[in-house]
Amino acid sequence: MTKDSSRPRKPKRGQTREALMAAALDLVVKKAPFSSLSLREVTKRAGVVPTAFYRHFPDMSALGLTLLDESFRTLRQMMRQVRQEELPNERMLRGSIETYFNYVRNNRAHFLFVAKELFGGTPTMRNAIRREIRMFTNELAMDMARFPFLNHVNAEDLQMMAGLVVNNVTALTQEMLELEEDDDYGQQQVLQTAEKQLRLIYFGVGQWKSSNASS
Amino acid sequence: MTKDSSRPRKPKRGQTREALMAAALDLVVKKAPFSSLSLREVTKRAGVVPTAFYRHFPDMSALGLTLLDESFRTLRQMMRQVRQEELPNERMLRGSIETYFNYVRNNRAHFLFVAKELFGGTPTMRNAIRREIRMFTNELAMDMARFPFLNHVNAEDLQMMAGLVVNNVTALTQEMLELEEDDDYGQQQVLQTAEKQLRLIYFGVGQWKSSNASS
DNA sequence: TGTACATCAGTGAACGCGCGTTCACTGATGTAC
DNA sequence: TGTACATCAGTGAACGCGCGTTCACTGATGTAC
Repeated sequence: MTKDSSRPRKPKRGQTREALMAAALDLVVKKAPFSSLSLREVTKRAGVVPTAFYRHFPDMSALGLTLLDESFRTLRQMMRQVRQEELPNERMLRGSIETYFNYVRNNRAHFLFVAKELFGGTPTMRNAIRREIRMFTNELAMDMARFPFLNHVNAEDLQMMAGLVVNNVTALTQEMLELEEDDDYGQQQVLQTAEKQLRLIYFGVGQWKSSNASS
Repeated sequence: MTKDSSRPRKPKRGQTREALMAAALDLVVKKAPFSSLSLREVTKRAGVVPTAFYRHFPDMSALGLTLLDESFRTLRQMMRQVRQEELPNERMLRGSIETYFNYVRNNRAHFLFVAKELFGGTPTMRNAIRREIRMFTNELAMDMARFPFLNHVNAEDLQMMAGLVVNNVTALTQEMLELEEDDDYGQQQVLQTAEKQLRLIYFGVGQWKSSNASS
């Protein structure tokens, strides 16, 4: 008892780093873009003196890049998992969309962080985010190349189609993030719109003829 | 001569207001989102003492809203003009796209300002921007309703289709803004992608069947 | 046209504040014997 | 297991700086007669 009750008193042992990251994310959700947060307000929210910050990060931008990495690491995992399931077809569209938007819901803070930095952040941050998005687009194009009914579409056009999907999903994600967390009706609306828009794209893809087939 | 040469010496006569707006826009292009600019750096760039600012705006957010208004006023004008021309069809797609992206090119600063505030700005700013975008979507949906071949599509689905177009054009605009101003090759690439993506959407629209037609 | 006065736009000093960063410190945790 | 020492994470005072905003000012422009 004596030991057990005295131990958790100051168990900081490396927890401050996580507290700083959580504090920053928290402030991004309820206040402002990461790039406009101050080191002092992050440490204050983390319950630590400003100078303690330097024990964990050289400066705020290092914290930002760490958060970015964290945000995309789990997203990539989810994507990889989804891709390993069966080949998508129109029927499983709804399922994929639901999976994705549920993930957005459950990782709201990270997505808000990324969305706000996509334009407002430092060039380093913006480039890192765009690189990730481009990677998703490439992977989607590669997946599409495996569909028999897209055999006649050349690589450039596959890229274009994947871009269309990613652009639209990105926009819808941002729309989703603008809604209140408990606005279930609004979220359902976005979801239904997403399904219809992707189905429409699917129809368009079916009609597409590349001018110079290369694959 | 004496009069003419002495007059322009200090012709400030209401020009400071414009200088402040230009300075802010300038800083947004080459530095940071508007929301992170300071009053002092804007006045410095405008060549005026910080206190002079208050002769023209109560605070920075008033300047921001004025810039926002200015940005959309001319954009709305252009849109209205484009809409008054003949009914679009697939052939004139390329023309519309070129007109639009030329406009983006010629108003780079305003678009950058808007793009950076779309997520990073204050709630007031964000809502104002989203309202404008929603308005464009509505107008596009109304235009589409006039196409004979879309008679069987209900109002909700027209909205969905217009949303798809606007989402994608928005994303491409942002992509365009990320490019260097003199990167002609990159800009051509975006333009070509845009044309293909919109054509693909056009194909999809042609295939679409609303489940419950209402118009 | 000329003079007297009011209005307006820009000035410059001053304020208190939160900022990032430095430094020497303290006390708790981990390691060697 | 107990003691001595090194390492590490958090502290608190202090710094110089740019910030937004106030105030009384000045001198140029516009207006009335």
